[in-house]
Amino acid sequence: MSQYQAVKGTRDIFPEEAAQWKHVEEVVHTLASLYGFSEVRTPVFEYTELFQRGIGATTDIVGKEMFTFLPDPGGRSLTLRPEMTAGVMRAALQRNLLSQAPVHKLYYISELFRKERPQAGRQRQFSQFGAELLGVSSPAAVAEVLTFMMQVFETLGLSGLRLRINTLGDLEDRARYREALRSYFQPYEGELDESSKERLEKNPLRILDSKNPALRDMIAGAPRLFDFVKAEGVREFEAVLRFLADRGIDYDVDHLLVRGLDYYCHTAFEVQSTALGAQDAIGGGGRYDGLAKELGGGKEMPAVGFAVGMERLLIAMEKQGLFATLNPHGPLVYVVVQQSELADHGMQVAFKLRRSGISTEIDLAARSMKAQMREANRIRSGYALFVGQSELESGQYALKNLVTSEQTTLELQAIIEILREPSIREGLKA
RNA sequence: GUGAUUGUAGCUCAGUUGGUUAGAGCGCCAGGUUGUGGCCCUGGAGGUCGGGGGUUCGAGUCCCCUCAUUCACCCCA
Repeated sequence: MSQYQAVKGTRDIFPEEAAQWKHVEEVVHTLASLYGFSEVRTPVFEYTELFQRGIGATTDIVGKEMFTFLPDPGGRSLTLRPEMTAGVMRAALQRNLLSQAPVHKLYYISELFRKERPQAGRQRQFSQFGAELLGVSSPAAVAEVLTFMMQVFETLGLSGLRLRINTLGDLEDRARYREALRSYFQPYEGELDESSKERLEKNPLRILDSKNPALRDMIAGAPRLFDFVKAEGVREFEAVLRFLADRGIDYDVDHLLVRGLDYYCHTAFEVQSTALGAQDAIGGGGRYDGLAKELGGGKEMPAVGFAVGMERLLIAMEKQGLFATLNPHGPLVYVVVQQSELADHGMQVAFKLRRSGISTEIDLAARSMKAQMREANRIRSGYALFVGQSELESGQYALKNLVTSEQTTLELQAIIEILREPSIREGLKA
């Protein structure tokens, strides 16, 4: 084993797996343009304060999971982005996007960093694709974003998904609810577990998230956030649900769903996959109308977004056998050179084929013909083209179909004509 | 951060109560005559048994430390 290994919580992706990533990324790009979302790319690191203000200083992400560093002594603290929304919002505010047009629909596929203990579906460097719709957060906008996300899953063929959705009300609703929750749990304080006790102080809403079965009954009896949401908020939430129903998107309203990031308000949602282990949240999102103001944007900017964990998506797809048909084919032609003196001529032939748009491979290690043929077979080349003394003299090359074993002898130009036929690949499926 | 788990060739794994030059399958490489693969046959390369320390006449096998993996808690995508 080598002296160096990949850093804890990071991993290498080799060609076979890279093909799976590419497949998923292509679907995301295609559907994004179908839905009118444009790609944004923002820097991998930002000033630390951006995340402290945006995500919330008391959240776990900011509190203990960020990779933070000082670029130089006395400089401003920087942090590797642990999520995308804050950075995208910062970019939008900096560019004053909304003065160019009232609505912006952005999407991304990006790497994020969180200093957590690695686990299945949880790494320290991971990727998300997601969308941010800026300028409106109406029920229609929420539905737009959700529909895009769900169609990606559908197009990829993913099953066993559950969409949970809830409304968190506005800041005021939640403030009142927080107090109600506190006074509900206060008498039980002795029965709460350590982390829940801490949450009682900092963020009582998160007690509702607890997986601790001992607390289940206590949580079930707690007041519901939904009952604190003002009539207008309820009406909007119902409108969102109607949009989903109209599109045939199944959902479960879950009044216990609260999200861990401070900026969410009103509609919040999460998608779970039954194909995953403990880390079963494959995507999530919601409205974050207050984020712009929090970041010093002056006024509120209505916004909705979601993020989907790429690694988790890939794991779920793999478990469901959705990559089985993903068979990358080899080159169309493998140029087999008889002897090393002909290597230059072989390269010349390969070059011509490639210039003609024909994917071509050739041995670069001066190996025996047998080895070259094995190689051609191993990488599933469609044809072998022989370059030998007789070819050099006659200008007629032997072309062998490696599937049917048929072999013909033709001039190079004729071979190029044949191989350029788009249907040539189909004939190899035998 | 807490708990448990695993760590032997490129990959998947065997290695009995500690005992001679550490094994298999797959993969890789080379041959099986003279310019041709896939099957088959033969041969070969490749491991300081995660790292460090200790116990012992002797450790891949026991003990300690360390690093990493995996799973769960936690958190989230």
